[in-house]
Amino acid sequence: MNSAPQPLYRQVKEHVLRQIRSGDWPTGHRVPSENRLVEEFGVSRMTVNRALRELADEGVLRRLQGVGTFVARPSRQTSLVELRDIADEIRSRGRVHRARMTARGRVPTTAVLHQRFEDASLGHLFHLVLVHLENEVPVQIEDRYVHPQVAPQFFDQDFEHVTPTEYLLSITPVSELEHVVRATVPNATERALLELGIHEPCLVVHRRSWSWGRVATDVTLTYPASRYELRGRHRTSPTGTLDGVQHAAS
Amino acid sequence: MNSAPQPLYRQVKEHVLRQIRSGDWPTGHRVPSENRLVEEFGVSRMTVNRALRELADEGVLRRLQGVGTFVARPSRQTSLVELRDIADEIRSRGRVHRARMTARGRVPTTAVLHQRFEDASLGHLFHLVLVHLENEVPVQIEDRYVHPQVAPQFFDQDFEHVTPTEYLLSITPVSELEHVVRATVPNATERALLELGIHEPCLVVHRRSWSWGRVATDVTLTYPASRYELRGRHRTSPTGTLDGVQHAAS
DNA sequence: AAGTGGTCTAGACCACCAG
DNA sequence: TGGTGGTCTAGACCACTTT
Repeated sequence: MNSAPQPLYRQVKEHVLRQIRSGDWPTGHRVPSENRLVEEFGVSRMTVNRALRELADEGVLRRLQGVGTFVARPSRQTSLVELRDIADEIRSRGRVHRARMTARGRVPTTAVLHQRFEDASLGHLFHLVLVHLENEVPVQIEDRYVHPQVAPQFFDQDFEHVTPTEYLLSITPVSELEHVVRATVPNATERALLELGIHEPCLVVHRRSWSWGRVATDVTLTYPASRYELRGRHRTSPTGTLDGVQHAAS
Repeated sequence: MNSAPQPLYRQVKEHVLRQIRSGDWPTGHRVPSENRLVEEFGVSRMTVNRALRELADEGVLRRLQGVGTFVARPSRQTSLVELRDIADEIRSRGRVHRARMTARGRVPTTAVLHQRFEDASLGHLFHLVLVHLENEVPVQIEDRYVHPQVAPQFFDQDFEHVTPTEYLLSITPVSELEHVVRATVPNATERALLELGIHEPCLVVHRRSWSWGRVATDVTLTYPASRYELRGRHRTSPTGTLDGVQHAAS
């Protein structure tokens, strides 16, 4: 099954992430020096260097020449596109939320999913398709994949009463979010599920959430353009651009 | 001035980006092999490997084991969270940015604009419409209103060379941002400016920026759905705050 | 002076793909 | 079979910070 062994630099990265996940290495904790890790793992310094450099590029670690390597602060900034539960949103507008399940099961992991979950050893994933209705009008298709180790009891839940978002937030913290937003022309299935007119475009949000250093869930949310828009408002720090610039430069 | 010489791997990266920018290496072009670049630059293969690997990680190149390295299709993503200059984005992908101005002038403030600028005493506003092109392909309509007191010399700028975003960021800090994202069917004007096919939807971002406690600028960005998507990625903070190490770091 | 990270070399072995 | 990228080694020199 698990044919390909992880490269050494990945093993070192995983080791560091495990220490951080477990809480043994809190924010600001000093990571062993490269030479120390070379001894521990019996690998060359270039290999350790690549592992630590990539983790620094990803924002997990902070490195200071002549000083050392430290566990980075989990960042400033709150979300623009927040992780809101659609059932909450609908209820807060005084409407009635209902969810209809149209697919549910374990699925084998395809090449694309391996890539999106950044984990080549994943055997299968939980998969789910829900249609969310506001006062019986469909407003969102939720097409979700979930890492089975993050939520082993995922399918014990009743997702017509507790949304996947609500459940997942209750069992695991989200450390990182990625959103990709597109406008699309829906296919026939989507048009039917959302009861759309012809030529009506959709807004598609593709979202990945990280927990404990790995991708926990990957969800595609499809909204009818005529019935939904996305809104975000947040304060910025005037000095906040420096990190990004440095990162972009490298 | 420029005391520190660039590391070799950076020089290799810059060389590749220059070829792409100049158009010598179009999308899909085969990049010389690592061994070939080793000869050209007189550096070790590890150095070339790091350059090409980082460019692949950044989405500029595509690498296939046993086959070769190729110039990737431009992803044309823009940030949801940050306020990035589109010219910067395009250049960082190794493409050529150009802007075409299609409207420019002072306009009287309508009721809607009074509302959006949250200022009933505003007499007039600066208004501007630009089309941004990536390698001569239109990718964004920028329809912008600017508060005259925030940028009195706004129209002294040459906006085909310095983008409004770049200019405004240079003269004033942004303290707050609001984004509204929609999917729309473009009207005839928009379809012409973006050279769109029939029934092709657009992604519309409506953004307001605050400076010095008031709305500084209100801009509507229209993207062809087929050529652009919006991306946002950020960390949330489940764990504690910073400590002495981080302080010493900054 | 000692330790840290940043970079670089000149080899090497491997998996993969094309002819 | 030859070329490609993916990884790894065992050194090395350097800039930098702390002691």
